[in-house]
Amino acid sequence: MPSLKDVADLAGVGVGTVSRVINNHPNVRNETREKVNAAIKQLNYIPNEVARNFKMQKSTMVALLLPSIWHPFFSELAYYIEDELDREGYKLMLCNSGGRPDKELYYLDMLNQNKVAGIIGITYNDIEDSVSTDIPIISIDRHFGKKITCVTSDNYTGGRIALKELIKAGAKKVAYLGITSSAYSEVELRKKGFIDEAKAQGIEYIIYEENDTVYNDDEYFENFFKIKEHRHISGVFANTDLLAAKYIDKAKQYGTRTPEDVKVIGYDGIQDNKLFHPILSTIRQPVEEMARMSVKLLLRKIEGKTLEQEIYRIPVMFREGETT
Amino acid sequence: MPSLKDVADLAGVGVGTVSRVINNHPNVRNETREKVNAAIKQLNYIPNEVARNFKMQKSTMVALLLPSIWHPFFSELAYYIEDELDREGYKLMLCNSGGRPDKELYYLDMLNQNKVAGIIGITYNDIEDSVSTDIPIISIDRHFGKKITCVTSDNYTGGRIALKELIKAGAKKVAYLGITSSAYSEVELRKKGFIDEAKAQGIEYIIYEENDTVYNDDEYFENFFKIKEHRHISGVFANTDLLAAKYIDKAKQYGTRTPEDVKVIGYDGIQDNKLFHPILSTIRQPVEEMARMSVKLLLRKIEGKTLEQEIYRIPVMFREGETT
DNA sequence: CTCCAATATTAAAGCGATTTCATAAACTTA
DNA sequence: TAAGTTTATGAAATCGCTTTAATATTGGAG
Repeated sequence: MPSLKDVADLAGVGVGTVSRVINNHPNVRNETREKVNAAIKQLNYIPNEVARNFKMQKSTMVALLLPSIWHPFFSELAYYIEDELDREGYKLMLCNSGGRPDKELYYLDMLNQNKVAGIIGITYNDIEDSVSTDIPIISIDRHFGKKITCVTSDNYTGGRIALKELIKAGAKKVAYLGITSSAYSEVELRKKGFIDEAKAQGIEYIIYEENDTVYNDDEYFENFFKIKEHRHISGVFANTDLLAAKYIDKAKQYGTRTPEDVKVIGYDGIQDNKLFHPILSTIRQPVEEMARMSVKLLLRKIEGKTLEQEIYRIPVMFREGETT
Repeated sequence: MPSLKDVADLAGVGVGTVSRVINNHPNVRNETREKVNAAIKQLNYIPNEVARNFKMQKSTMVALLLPSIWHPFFSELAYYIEDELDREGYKLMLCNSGGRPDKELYYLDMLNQNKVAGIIGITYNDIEDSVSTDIPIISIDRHFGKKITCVTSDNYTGGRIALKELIKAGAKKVAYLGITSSAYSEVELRKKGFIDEAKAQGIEYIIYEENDTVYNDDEYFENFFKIKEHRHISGVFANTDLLAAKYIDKAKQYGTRTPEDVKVIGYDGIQDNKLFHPILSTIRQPVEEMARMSVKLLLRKIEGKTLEQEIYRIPVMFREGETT
């Protein structure tokens, strides 16, 4: 691989001049510029970006740290994040933590060592202390403190809308289904919105949650269908679309039909192809907007600007499917 | 950020010694080692991986170049690739080309400049010439030449199996549905296997393909249902699961039920959650195995070894769902 | 034609590590 | 204890680039 020096030698100039040609600095005579360009072409020289980043002490690599790219919500998110990053001249490094705290920390360490320009993280850990102060971070769906800006959907309103829509669809008694995680997250607000609206409407409701550490589909739903409060429920708001879909499947096994016997609303809006049936009624997160917003905020931080808000909540929408 | 020099100064030794401590070189006295380690701890020093990579003239970054991470098949693939890379101490850079040739070349250029250790690509372009010779590449599903090793599923056998299964399910006249791409790909063998087996079995069949440049769901299927050969078809083998799912939807609109009137088999096996209905009968690609195999082969190339084969075809399986 | 300002160019320093080479210290052995 | 051998250490070179500071060239103005 030819280096700057090789080009300089061939063109009969100093390396500094070649550098200036490459970077379009003004102080180069046209004649010299042409000589250099000729040499560049002849040697088929391409600048070594690694050396450049090293010298400049900066990188254009942004890391996306998430539980699993396999999950449809995250893969959509990642798609838009990569797209927006590319538009801005940045590159994306992908890290699947599997939602495991140790792996999150392990990756955070690695990213520190590798001096990435910034991190967008969907994490379960309390990462605030584990990350070097000088590396900008955007957290999605989890708010830590003012050091780490948070981007999330308007979970609270989403919860309220979900309940309203269940009532509108004819539900008389409703349930909230969720998986609790050890760490506090903005997702909790979905529940709060749901509860507040239920109280405001004076409708009977139950909250069913189980910890993710003992997570197992069958167990989760068996326990749900076992509890006595479960009877007469005619509306279900599930934490996520996946959970909603699993519920519908399980309910069918118990002879409960959707939407005839029970109306179901999910959260996320991950549906994007014809393989999904039934089409879920859901609270749609504006994934694209969240993704682009995260990138934009991160880049602002990278440029050293300070952001106006600590949390950015993007509005959600109800999207009607076949389950309400 | 403290550097090697800072540590060396504090410990009262030379930078070389510190480097040796960090890299566990044998020739360091225990006493010195401890002094250095103390200094490292005191300064909270972490080695700068960027500088290290630069000096060593090597990187541990592998790029995954694919059309869209949003697609469920690719997101599953990416998940396992990242996992395997991480196990081997490598990092993953994600590049969505959107299937656009110009963007593929653009990314290839960028990866060249950034001196990634290797590339795993799912590309539409003929990338063979566009990539510097010294950067190892694995191509998935597309075979270029011996420079670029190809990993794919056993498409040919998959096509044969699909036809056999359609017959077994009672189909009398069958159709192959596909999207043709400008570039030749191993995927073509799905069709070849299908045809060969149809001939062997003496069953009537048609091939329906349209170019991806004029791709549009509605148009595609309208044309299909318009052609006269379409009548009396009782078995359909679609190129991909997504296409199969779209076919099922469209067929329903025309009053054709699956699997009562027509048996349908897809290809991929992307189904991984309860949102997918009906559960598709499909030729399952061993995604995990393909992913890990790709990584392993790539790393072998990176280490300078030569591979025995030019193409690695991983066996597929029929997975019965509700559509046959 | 001379002198000074503006412009163009080069040589060298530096980014943070690894590694070679020469030297110093520590051990052996006679 | 002297000489020889092994082991430990530090100084310096190097990777490919950017940038500063010093120098060379050019162009006007007087």
